[in-house]
Amino acid sequence: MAVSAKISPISLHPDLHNPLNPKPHKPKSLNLTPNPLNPINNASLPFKRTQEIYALNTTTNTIDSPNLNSDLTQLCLLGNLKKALKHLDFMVERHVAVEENAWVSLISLCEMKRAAREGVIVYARIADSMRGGGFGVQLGNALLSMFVRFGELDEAWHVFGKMGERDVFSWNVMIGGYAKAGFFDEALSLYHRMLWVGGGKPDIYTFPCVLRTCGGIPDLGRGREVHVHVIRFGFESDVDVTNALITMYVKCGDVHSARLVFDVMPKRDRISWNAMISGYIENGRCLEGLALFSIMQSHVVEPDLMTVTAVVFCYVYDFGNLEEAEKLFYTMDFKDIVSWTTMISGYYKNGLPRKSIEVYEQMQSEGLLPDEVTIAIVLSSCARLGLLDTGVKLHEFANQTGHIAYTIVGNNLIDMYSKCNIVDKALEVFKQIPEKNVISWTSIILGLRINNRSFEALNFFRQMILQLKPNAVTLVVALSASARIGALMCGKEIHAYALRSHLEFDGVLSNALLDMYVRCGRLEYSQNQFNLHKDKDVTSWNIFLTGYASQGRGELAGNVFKTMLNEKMNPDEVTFIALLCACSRSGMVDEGLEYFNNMELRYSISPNLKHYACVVDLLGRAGRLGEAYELIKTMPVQPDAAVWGALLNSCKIHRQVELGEIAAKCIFERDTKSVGYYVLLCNLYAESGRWDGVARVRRMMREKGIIVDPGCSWVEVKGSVHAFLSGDESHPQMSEINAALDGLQERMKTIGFDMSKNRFDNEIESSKADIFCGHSERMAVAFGLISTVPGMPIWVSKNLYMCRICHDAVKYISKIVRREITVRDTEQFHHFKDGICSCGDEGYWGRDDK
DNA sequence: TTAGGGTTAG
Repeated sequence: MAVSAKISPISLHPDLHNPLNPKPHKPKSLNLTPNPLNPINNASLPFKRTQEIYALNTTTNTIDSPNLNSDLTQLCLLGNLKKALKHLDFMVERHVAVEENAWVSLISLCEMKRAAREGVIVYARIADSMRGGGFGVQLGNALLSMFVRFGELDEAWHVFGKMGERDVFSWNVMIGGYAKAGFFDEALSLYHRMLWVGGGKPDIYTFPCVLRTCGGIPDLGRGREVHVHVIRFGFESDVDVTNALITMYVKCGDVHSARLVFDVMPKRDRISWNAMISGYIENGRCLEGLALFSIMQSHVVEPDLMTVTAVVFCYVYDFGNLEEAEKLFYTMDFKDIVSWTTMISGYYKNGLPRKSIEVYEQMQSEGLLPDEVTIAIVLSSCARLGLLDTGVKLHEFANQTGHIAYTIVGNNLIDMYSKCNIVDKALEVFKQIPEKNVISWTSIILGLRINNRSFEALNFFRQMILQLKPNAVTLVVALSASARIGALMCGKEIHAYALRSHLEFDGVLSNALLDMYVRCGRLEYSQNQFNLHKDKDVTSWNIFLTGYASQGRGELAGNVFKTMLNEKMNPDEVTFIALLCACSRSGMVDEGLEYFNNMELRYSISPNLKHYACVVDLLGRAGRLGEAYELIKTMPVQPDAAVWGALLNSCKIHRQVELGEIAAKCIFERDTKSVGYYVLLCNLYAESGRWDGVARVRRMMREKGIIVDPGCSWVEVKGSVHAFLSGDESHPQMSEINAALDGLQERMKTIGFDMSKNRFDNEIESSKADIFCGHSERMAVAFGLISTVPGMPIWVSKNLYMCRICHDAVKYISKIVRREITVRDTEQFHHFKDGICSCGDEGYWGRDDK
């Protein structure tokens, strides 16, 4: 038979939707309805029979089975669940058999009152009384309907399996239940089973349920098949069925077919218009949606909330026309939570988070409470603005109302706390999310990463992949954490993972990979990734250029820039920052100035503060401090702290205390919070032997509560990252590390270098000078040396600037152990080989004329 | 029992 070929074997297995089966497309919604069991006042009951029932049964103990059953039904009809349950207890205690129709009334009442707990209790009673027998159609259907409404698909499935007989209602409820919970494939299987095995004939209620599954997957092919069924069973003129058909086509992206159905409908209701209009809008065909909207109005069909919300959405998202959206929004007489949220989210998405918070406050002042979606979006606005107060208030509200249980709320709390730099609070929220999804994990990994806790971020990433599949966004975030601490092996593993799992490589992921290789200092890998990068954008070129800049390879950067122009890629502001930076690190002053002068002339990019800071750096490093200072004084925009900071750094290199003090004064007029400038000034004084100055800056920092992060270095050995925090000796191999350092120190002394005292007359002074270094890289280098075979290069990253003593020490170590050692500090890469560093010492440290 | 809007991370 032709049809039999189409039937796939479907077993009615109770684990139809267990976790081994495909995940639901949509999470079960939480039942946040308050306990509906409010005691109903007796006085409000329309007749006295209730009291009589109790009077009769409790005092006389008469067993009157038919009457007791009809009393139970009566109580249910009255809607008095509490009394009905009490009455049920009474019957059960006396072993009075409860009739099926009484059970049906009781179950229907539980469903109506949304009394899930009570429903389960009654079901247990029913199961007891059935003693393993099957349910009749009436009772079975009532149970199915109740369990489906409460989202208890397991229980519904169990009941469905125990029904001796089923009618079309039973099938409809099950199909609808699975579809609503997002188990689309299961719902479709049930529909087919109903047709071919269950012998059921679909009715007008069946098709909306089934079509919802095709739209939900979405699966246009199967949707079309169901359309054929609609015609074959003769329901093509039913307005509800046809509306469902329109929705199905719209969700499957086939707006054309939706319109064909819409056009031939014999009768249209408001839902038909809404489905079609929002169908256009959902599919990005806003003009057609708006056109139909005006036709709708000419047909004297009053648009309702749904229509207007869709049109507002269209203005906000597709045209970015917030004014028009606003106009329409404020003409709505009645606004519900969804329409408010559309507007709030519209402002957020269009880069106006402050406005979105204002609208949210307006909504509150009109007495509406936010739901989980509103909370989530307002939290995103708080995150973007760093509005901790509002965020915390929302957190408290979510705790009180139970909305905290929604994953989306937890996820946005993580993001909000992270972006307000309270990452410990974010961790707390993360732990409490009952169902963590990819976004929960990605958000916490990102939170740790942006709060300089990349090492922990990577640990979270490792934990995550044991239980959940990361997506491209997760990988981008994890790669950025790897890049941050120079964890090349880890980054490569992520790269391999991305290839293995056939993840879609978008431009952002490819750029993140490139950035990781660049920041890990491996130019050969970077080059390779750059060549393989399919859709390079200006960011890709900029990352690549920055790589050469951080390696002090100005000429190579210049070549890349030429290639970029040859390939018709337009440079942007960042391109010139990278170029200027590369020139200044390589002492290419003239080339740098030429780029700077040509920026506006040839590429119509006007220099911003960052470009000026680069040029000050370019001149200053080269010792042309006077010119640098002159440029600051004559530049057309007001210099900011970073521009003066570049001058201060140059003053430190060339030990120009006076000019440095001028720069510092200007910096602290503009920025008193950034740690870096204090460190620079302190180092300037220390390098110049001005210990009074060092003490003064230290005092300033103490008074302002400025704390320098403890020094931390990372080294990767056999694929694992080891972190060394300065002053922390908790590493399990610490004694071996110290022994190695002692050994090296001895050998260095024989060639005239003392790691602890170099350059300074006494130890106290030397410790003042390098107080902001932490020397953590020494531990990391020593650990690298003892954990790898001789000859292997060592790669270390650190979070602070390397001090001169460490720099000298590593130079000597590279000579003694004959290894290439690379240290990446906050500024650049230092490749040490045979006692020489690639940074050329002078540009970085100034001449050692002491 | 049936349709329908707003959803977070790079």
